[in-house]
Amino acid sequence: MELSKVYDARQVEERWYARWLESGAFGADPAGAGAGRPAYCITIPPPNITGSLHIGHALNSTVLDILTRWRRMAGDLAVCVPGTDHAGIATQNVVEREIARQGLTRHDLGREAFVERCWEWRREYGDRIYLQMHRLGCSFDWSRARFTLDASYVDAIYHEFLEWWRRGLIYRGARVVNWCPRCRSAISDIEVNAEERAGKLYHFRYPFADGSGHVVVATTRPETMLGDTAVAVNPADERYAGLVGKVVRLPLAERDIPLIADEYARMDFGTGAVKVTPAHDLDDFECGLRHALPQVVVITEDGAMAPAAGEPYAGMDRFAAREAVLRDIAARGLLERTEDYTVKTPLCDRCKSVLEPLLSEQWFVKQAELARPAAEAVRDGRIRFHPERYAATYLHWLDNIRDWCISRQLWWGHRIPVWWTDDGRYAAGRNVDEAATALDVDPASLRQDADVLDTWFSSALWPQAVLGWPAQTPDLRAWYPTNVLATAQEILYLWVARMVMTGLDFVGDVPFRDVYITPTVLDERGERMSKSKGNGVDPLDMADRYGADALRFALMQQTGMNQDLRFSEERVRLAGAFCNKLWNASRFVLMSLAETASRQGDTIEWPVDRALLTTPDRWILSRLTRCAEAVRTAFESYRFDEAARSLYAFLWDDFCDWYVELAKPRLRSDDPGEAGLAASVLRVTLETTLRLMHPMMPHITEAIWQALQPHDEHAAREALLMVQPFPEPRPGWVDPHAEDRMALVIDATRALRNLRAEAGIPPGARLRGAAVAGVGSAATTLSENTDTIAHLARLSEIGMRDAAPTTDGRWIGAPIRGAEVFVDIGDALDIPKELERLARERAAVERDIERASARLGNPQFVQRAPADVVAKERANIEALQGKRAKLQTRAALLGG
RNA sequence: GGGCGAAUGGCUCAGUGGCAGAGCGCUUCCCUUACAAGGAAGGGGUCGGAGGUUCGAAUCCUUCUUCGCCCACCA
Repeated sequence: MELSKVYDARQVEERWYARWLESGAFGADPAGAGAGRPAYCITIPPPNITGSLHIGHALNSTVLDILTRWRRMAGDLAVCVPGTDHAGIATQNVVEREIARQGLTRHDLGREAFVERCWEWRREYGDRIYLQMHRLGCSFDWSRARFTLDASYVDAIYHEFLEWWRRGLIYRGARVVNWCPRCRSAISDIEVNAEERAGKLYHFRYPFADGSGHVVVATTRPETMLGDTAVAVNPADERYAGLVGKVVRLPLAERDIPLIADEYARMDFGTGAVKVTPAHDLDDFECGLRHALPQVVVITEDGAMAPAAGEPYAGMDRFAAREAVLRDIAARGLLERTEDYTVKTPLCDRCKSVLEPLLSEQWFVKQAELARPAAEAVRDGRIRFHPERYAATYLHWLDNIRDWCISRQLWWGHRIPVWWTDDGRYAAGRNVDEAATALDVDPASLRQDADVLDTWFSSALWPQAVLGWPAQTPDLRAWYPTNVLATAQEILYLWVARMVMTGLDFVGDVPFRDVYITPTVLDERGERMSKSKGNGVDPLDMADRYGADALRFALMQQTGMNQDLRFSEERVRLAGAFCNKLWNASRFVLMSLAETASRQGDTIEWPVDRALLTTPDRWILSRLTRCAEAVRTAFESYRFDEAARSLYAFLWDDFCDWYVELAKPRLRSDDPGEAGLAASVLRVTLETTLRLMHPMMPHITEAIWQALQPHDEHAAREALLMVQPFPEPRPGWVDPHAEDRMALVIDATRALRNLRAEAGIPPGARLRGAAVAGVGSAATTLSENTDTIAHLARLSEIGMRDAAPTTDGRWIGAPIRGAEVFVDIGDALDIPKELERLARERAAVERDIERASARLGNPQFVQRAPADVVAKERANIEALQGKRAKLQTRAALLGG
């Protein structure tokens, strides 16, 4: 079958993806495990149902697909399980935005109707990201796709909640939590992004109640002063030695509050006195507990001032109240001073609103007991991070972990399975009846907790839950622990650490053995991509313009152990050129196979007798073997950039630039055996290369592979490249001798091309005497390859000489290692110019000789450097001296 | 305030102790029947600064500068 002249990525990609899907080759049967086939499993980081594929997904999916395709070809029972996440806040936000266009809020709809709207969203858009992954060529097992609100998944979450509940790990507590007034929900500590903003630090005078003066406190959030219930100073602070215990008259609120001593107050900041607002600051909250201070809530859940703020502030927006408080304090002459100050402003990770620390009742999970084993698994190497440095980050977090706030005041998500009585008692259960039994009340009298669970509470179970846990399914038995988790560093804590906790705690083993942290994709200027900046790159657009394989390859060229990666469209274009190169090289091979077959009726079958192979044959097979080794090593160590580099260099430089060119005259040879042999080596090299490249560039390699097969186009599953064996190590193909010989041929060719270019000789010009000369093994190698060199150097013919010409000056020449090349350019020789060139070259050689002899002249070097390094240097200087001698002889001959 | 990255030719990046590499861009030549998304030949870097270790440093150590990321309860 023939390949079209122009490589049409889109058509090829659509066609072969459809064929793969049809073949069922993405799936795997767990029954195959244990029968000598190692199991290999990856679960994808489930994208939000709100999202469409962005460039980060494209990179991640490509990595997962490469690993899966590689292990599948290597013979593992490999499967990559996809899925999506309900993404509580994110989804609720988009649905709220959608209904807002009809002028509705979620409260207008009511909880049930609103949740139904979310489900509608999920049904409509929830799987669209799968189709986008299809476009990239992902060989995920779509039949196993899971969603975090699937009935069976909900089962897993109840199991998790109730088990932790039973063990007393889940508790309810009043805490100051980070509250998003826009989302109207608590969020966990790690969903907070602090941003430094220019702000002010205000110094207020708080008068003593007895009129004996005042104390000065500083604040960046003046409106919170309405909730102050104390002023604290450090007990060691001599400035306040006699003042502790005095009563302060809180301005505006006109409440009396105590001046207390607490080590939390820092002596080196401001005046050393700090206002304490237990309901609106985490530290103040803890300080308040120590001193049994009242907690006055002055800001509500929607960011307005609460009734306790008093008139005229109650009901004002928090930022308006800030201005009002400032004005009123200043009016009373209590504003001592205002200074510019960089304020660390906590922002909501989801909606970027300024968060408000707020006192509220939430559900928490105790972390200490769960964190310890999760840290241990990394310390003892059961889980390995790639790059390794992330292990330290992970451990640092786990070693300093705080309890996890798991309740969210949202409607979309897993509702917390706790039921309340009217008088404030509660119990957890799989359903209301279980809770009623536990509380010994009538189920009809119970109300379910209004909150839902943090999204990460469900994704924490991902690897085991998608494999069927808590049921002991064949999938779970075959594929747990999974092999690799590949994800972005931003969810290292949010997700990765939590999965390790639940895996160890519930399944009794780590959820994955390797964690590969992918680089963050930045835009061309090195800035983070974001919707608001509008600098995002649409991977589907890239795939449509340059091909999915080109996008994959371009991304992988930059995906190593880096922290981030600058996306470059130019690279994608160039990867497209690489695809084109592969396509055309393959067309050449196909054409050659067809021609040799027609001439001799049959192509020489592989394997052929190694003794028949020429130096270039052995060379290309040797290079191919080294490339295969490099690719395998690269995949094993998540160095996709190295794999890409090796493949690129092998295909383009070794195969196309040298081997194919070397093969051309042989294919035209009068000896059909010679032509058949060359065609056969071309074929086996290309086939092996295709198998090596397939995980990275699946579509184009499959298309070419199929074209190489002598069958009709309705390929059976077994005939697909995607299930062919990945190239095995073949130490027998490595041939250093052939590589040496080819290196000499290449050197000679390059030197001749260079001479030709410098002398301005047109290609193919009939020259009376292009020649090579050499001694010893070089002479043998060169003499066996004069035709080859002539062809490569585009010279009509090349002679072999014993030595440099000594009588006729109309030659130009260049020394190469152990040999010399010449071109007779007759009268065209410009002697002064040639002498100049020789002098230039000689100067360069002299410089090298000088450097080398300086080294060898250093007794320390000779004494202490390893013997092979010294020997190499000696050989080097000898070669250089030989080169110098030849240059001198040439110059002398020309009268220089 | 801590921790971690990055700094290599005009650009984007490889390179973990032994003579500085690739791709793109640039210069010159070539549409040679696989490929002009191509081929050939070139030019181009005192490897961010300063110290140190070593026979030898882009590479190891110290320190500084610039940029980025993560973490942290300092009004």
